[in-house]
Order: sequence, then structure tokens, then C-alpha cells
Amino acid sequence: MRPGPSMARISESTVRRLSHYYRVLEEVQAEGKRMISSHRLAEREGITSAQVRKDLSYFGSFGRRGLGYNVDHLRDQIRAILGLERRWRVALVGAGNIGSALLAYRGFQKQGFDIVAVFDRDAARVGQRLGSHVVQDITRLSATGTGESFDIGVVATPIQAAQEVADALVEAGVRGILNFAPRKLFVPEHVALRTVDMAMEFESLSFALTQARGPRRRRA
Amino acid sequence: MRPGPSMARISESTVRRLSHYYRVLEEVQAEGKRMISSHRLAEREGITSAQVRKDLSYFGSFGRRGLGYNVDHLRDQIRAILGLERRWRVALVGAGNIGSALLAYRGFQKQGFDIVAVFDRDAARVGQRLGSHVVQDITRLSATGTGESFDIGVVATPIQAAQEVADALVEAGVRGILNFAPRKLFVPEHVALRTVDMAMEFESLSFALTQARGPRRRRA
DNA sequence: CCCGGTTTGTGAAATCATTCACCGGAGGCG
DNA sequence: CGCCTCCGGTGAATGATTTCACAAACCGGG
Repeated sequence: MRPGPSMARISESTVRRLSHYYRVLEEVQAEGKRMISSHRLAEREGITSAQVRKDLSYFGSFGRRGLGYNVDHLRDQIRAILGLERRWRVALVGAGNIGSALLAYRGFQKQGFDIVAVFDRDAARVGQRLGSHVVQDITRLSATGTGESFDIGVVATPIQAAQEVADALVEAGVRGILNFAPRKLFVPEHVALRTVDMAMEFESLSFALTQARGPRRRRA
Repeated sequence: MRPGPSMARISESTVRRLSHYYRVLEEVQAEGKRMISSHRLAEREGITSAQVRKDLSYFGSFGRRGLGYNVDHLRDQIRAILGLERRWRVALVGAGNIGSALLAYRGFQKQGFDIVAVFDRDAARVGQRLGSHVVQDITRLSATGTGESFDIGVVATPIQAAQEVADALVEAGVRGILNFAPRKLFVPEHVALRTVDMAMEFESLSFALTQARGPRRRRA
């Protein structure tokens, strides 16, 4: 389970690329290929082969010189590294647009993330069916938490409620939070936090498009 | 419009932080504060004050020594830098879960991003009403493009269609693409690309949670 | 068994991003 | 006015990440 070398601090970007490699390997597997070189893995991700090898080297030696990587084996290794061999219990807070979309999309479940409970604060939504779930009142989060716990909490609420909800999730014992509200959340050291900020992505595009006309673009 | 110094290459992280500053400034404005220091701006984002000052310095000198930044003024400046003074015409491709959520969420419109057309390939969805839009067949993308053009295209399709759709959007003349499909897209040099990969974020959490129990966590 | 063509793993170098540390402008107070 | 405190702008130092470049491993063929 910890096959790698000294297990130094792994950068966030490395982990993100591991996810990408994993997806490419699934594709390549479906294409029936048995081996793949770092070079070909890289070109499908638009990065350099050295980057691929370096990323993998943090966790061990999975390739064979002169041959490349065995697709099945590397996929299994990355799967283990990312912790995808087990299933994760996810609590979703916020049954609005994004929350509903996440719930309806079955792809996460396929990867091992089970949304096992849905909460909302709005009385109009509490009690309603949403897919196979019944929306529970947010106050029941801690109550439920004592009986059956969650690994991960998803914050899909309006911006004003986000920090409060995050606190409640931490209270309920989650060890990771995925935040869709466009603001910085503060959580204890031992809780992992990732944020998906779509407004920010739009604004980043807006910036790029605005710049594009002024100064010359980056080199080829 | 280009108030800054030599206008060096601005890093992606700096632009992302500008978005954050912008949001914090809106909050602070609502609280009625007139001035804010880099230190207080930083602590609301969980970063250092030097980072704030450095980020802003790429674009000009907006503060006053001893006083800090004028909230209204700085907000306006960042708004201009991010290109949020104009409105952007957005084409949405994919009327599934994510697409519908994006359409229903009015927040982007408030920031200047108008979804002006919705496309899908699925015959079952084409022709249906979705909010105030009628879903058009994907093949009409290029046709529409000649008449009225789009600035930004949003790819909210299944993974298999994503590259094809991106190509069609480029063909239709968009200058930026926001991709929600969990795969690397290839677009020409002159088209800006941003990707929101929720599966990757979940996997990144899974990694963090898996690591947490093994080796010691990072320092305080 | 040796040679040539591949491809990994990895220190070293280069590049990129963040933080430090200090100068100088700004106001307040006695 | 003189002094003290506050705080932005910025070059220099540090730190993190990516790329380079090459020795060693591996296979196939003669």
C-alpha cells in the first residue's frame, strides 16, 4: 500500500495529473493495448514525458526500461495510490441546481463515491424526493453523523451558508470537503478541502480573452 | 485599460486570486467599509499580504501607503482587469445534468456571462424548452455562428463527444472554452481553455484521505 | 554473446511562484 | 514640528515545480 520511496510531500498538481493518467489508462485499456510508454501517455495529456515519469517515481518504479508501462498494472497501482479501491460515503448539502446535478450524475458513484444523504436548509425542499433520496433538514446532519458517518461532505449551497455548513460537516466528522461555493472556507488542519469555483473559471476566461487583443500572445 | 507596468506574463494563479479579491471586495463593500489593507484582504483569503500586494503590483499601484486600498476603486480596477465591464456571449453545448444546472443558475449572468444558445446532439432533447431557451441541434452551431457569434463555449457533454464539440466551437469562432468533461482537450493556440474536472477533485480528496492515516500530516 | 534501438528513473539545472525585508509615503498626536 | 505607527511597492532570497540529460535496463536479432 505504500510501495514508494521516502514518500515525500506530494504536490497537488502531481495528484491531479495522476487522476488524468488514470483516465487515459482506462481508455488505453479499452483500446486493448498492453503496454504504454511515458511518451505516449504524456502526449495524450499534452505534457512532457519527463513529467509523467517524475510523477510516477514519487510512488515507486512501475515501468520497465525499454518497454514502458504495463497498462493494467499501472492502472491498478494508480488506483491504489488514489485510494479508489474502497468506497467513500458522501454527504451532499444543498439540493439546488448544482446539488441536483451531482446527484443525478451517476459517474461519481461508478468511481466509488456514494452520495448517501442529502441535506438542505430550505423548508420547501426538505422532505422532497430527489432521485432515490429524501432531502433531510440540515439540522439532522449532526444527528445522523453519530449513527452513520460520512467521509466526505459536499457544499453546494449559496455563498452565505457555505462556511456554516462546512463547520457542521466538520462537526459531523467528515475528513474531506468539496466546496462549490465561490468563497474561501476555513476548516481544521485535519480536514482536506478542495474548491470548485465555476465563477472564477469564467472570470479567468474573461481575463484571457481581454488580454488576447492587447499584448502579443505567448510564444508557440 | 492597461494601467500596469511592463505587463509581464501573468500567472494563472494570480488571475485566480484576482477573482477572489474581487469577491471579497464586493463583500467588504456591502459591509460599508471604505478602505482595506493588504493584510486584511489577505487574511480573508488565507494567504499572505505580500502575495496580495505582489499580485496587484503586476497591474499598477492601486493603494496608498499608510492607508491601504480604497474598496470601491480597487474593485473597479479589478473588474476592468478581469474584463468584467462588458458582457460575454456564451454557447452551452450539452443539456444534461451539468448543462441544466449552469443554465438554471443565474449567478453567471449577473457577472456578465449570458448563455445565449443551448445545443445538444440527442434528438430527444433537441426542440425541448429549457428555461427560456429552446435546445438546438448541435449541427446548427456552425450555422448560427455565422449569423451571431459566441465569445465563449461551454462543453458539458459526455466525455466521448467533448473533443468533437470543442472542435465545432472553435470552428464557430469562440475564443474561449470552459470544459466540464473529464479529459484533456486540444484547441488552437489562440483559443483559451479552462477545465473543471469534478471527478478529479473527488479523487484528489480520496488521495488526501488515504494518505492522512499513513505518513504524518504536514506541519502546522 | 554482443550490438543497436528503446525507454525508464533520477540527479542537476532551469524555470516559475511565493515570501521576506526594507524603503518611503501617509496620517495622527503631543 | 518631530516622532511614532501604519502600510504599499518592490528587489532579493527562498522555495517549489518542471524540464533536461544521461546512465542503466531491457529486448530482439544476428
